[in-house]
Amino acid sequence: MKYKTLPNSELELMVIIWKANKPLTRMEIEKCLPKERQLSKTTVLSFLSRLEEKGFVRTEKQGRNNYYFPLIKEEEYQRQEGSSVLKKLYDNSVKKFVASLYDGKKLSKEQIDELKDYLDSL
Amino acid sequence: MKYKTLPNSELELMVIIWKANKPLTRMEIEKCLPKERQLSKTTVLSFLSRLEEKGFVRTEKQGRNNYYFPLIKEEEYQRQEGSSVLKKLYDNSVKKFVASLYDGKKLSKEQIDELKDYLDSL
DNA sequence: AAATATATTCTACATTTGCCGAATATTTAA
DNA sequence: TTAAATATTCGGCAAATGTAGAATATATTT
Repeated sequence: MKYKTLPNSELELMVIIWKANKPLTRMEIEKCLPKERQLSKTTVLSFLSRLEEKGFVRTEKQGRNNYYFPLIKEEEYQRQEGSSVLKKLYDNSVKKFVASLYDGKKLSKEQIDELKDYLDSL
Repeated sequence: MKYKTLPNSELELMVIIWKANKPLTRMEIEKCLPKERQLSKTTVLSFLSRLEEKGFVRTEKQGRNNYYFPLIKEEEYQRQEGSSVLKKLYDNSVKKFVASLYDGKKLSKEQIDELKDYLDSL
């Protein structure tokens, strides 16, 4: 499978749906948005229908509410985006990726250690 | 500094300019595009002017040609995009990022070793 | 069963992105 | 010094993205 990259606004909602691990209503999704990002309910609904058109979610109606179910797995999407960034910007090198963040002081010692441990465990 | 994320078409040209390590003309930039991606010259020029409007490049005219100079450093842009992806999709964890690619068989043994060596060298 | 609340669907609009032809300017060859 | 070649600038269009009001459907309260 190969899906199109989602625009930010849609991805934001998709992430909420993934993290929930259970179908959510529009209202519940809205509640998960950060305080500083209040969108009108119809805006949220439009993003959700776009996600549906694109095959990222399906809906099931309960009374007057829609429940949104993810159709694409988070892991798969992550992978695709991850490798796409690597390719577009880092010449396909994961080392360059990590080095870039490290040099920019974007990585704490904890993060580095965690990564090291992980790699050693492979 | 904090710049806006570039759309793909503009980023593609920007990367060419960065890699060149010297100012290029529109024609030279065009030549660097992959064979399967032929754009009309005016298309290339319009992406380039958008990059200019956004402050990513400046131009200098030599005769009838424009030379394009990068104004934003590749490393800075990489960092910003890198950490943005980490945040948007990987819960800010570089370990999750690497693990995701690894599980998806997107990383060769060489890449892993290279990364390990790098981390050990820190 | 009406009136009230509340949710979704439709429609719409501005801006951005992807692309390019026509018009225009500049250089070069005749 | 004019015609031919070639580069850039302008203008424009279709699709995608960000956002929301109006219209409509459905449930709830009285």
